[in-house]
Amino acid sequence: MRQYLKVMKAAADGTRAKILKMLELRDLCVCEMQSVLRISQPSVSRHLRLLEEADLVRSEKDGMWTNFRLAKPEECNAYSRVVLDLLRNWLQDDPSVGPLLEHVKTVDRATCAKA
Amino acid sequence: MRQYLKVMKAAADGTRAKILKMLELRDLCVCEMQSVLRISQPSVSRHLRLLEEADLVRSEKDGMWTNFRLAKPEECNAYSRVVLDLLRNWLQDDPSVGPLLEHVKTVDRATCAKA
DNA sequence: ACATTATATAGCTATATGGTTATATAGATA
DNA sequence: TATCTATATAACCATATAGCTATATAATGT
Repeated sequence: MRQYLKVMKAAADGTRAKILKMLELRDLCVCEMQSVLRISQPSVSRHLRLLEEADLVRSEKDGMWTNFRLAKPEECNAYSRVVLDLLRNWLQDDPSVGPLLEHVKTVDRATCAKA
Repeated sequence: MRQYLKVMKAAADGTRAKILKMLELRDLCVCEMQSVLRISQPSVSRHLRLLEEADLVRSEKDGMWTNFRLAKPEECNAYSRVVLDLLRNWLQDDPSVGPLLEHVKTVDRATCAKA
């Protein structure tokens, strides 16, 4: 039950759902997500921590940046694996998600500070 | 997104997950669920309202009682249908759920007030 | 060494949530 | 009619959550 709740609560938030949909397109660092989501950097970081604790995403340090990606199936738990699969079909055309995904295509970590 | 969040938030709670698992066994009235869950009757009622608003359960008045059951596929939305399907396989052997399901088999609306 | 950039953490605040008790409503029954 | 039972709603309280700003940490670049 503990793991079930962790995954479901992690997925049951608009901002975190958007993050997961963005990561379906490609791996992203925190500052790129912040630039797309338009919320504070610490807020993005905390959402990512919750997603990682639910085995929905994984991170890797890359010099100055921390890259986040969707968890691979072997890194998932029973619940997170299913939720990630479902999300691939869900919210794709949602008005609050679609434009963000367009933005993801153009965002670039090199220009985060300036933008 | 609104409907997605409604369903996910409804499912992302331990008490409501237990209610859904109980309803997989059979339809139940509020006082039966209260008797199994050991929380106040208004608390059960509010959980049921949230589940109903998420199209996860449906209710029917039956004289003095209100019977709740899992929503039929045609009463579901795209998200609730999937979540109900998943739950059938999830949490079945969970230590916080199993004993409740045993209790459901013996509980009886006729004896709720006395118990 | 020093400044800049990216990220994480700590601490604050407003709102949401889940429990409670008290009460209203409605059906069943003496 | 009066009373009991089941359910819903209102009001309250404690905790959780999601945002923020300020600050700490760590890697880069001058």
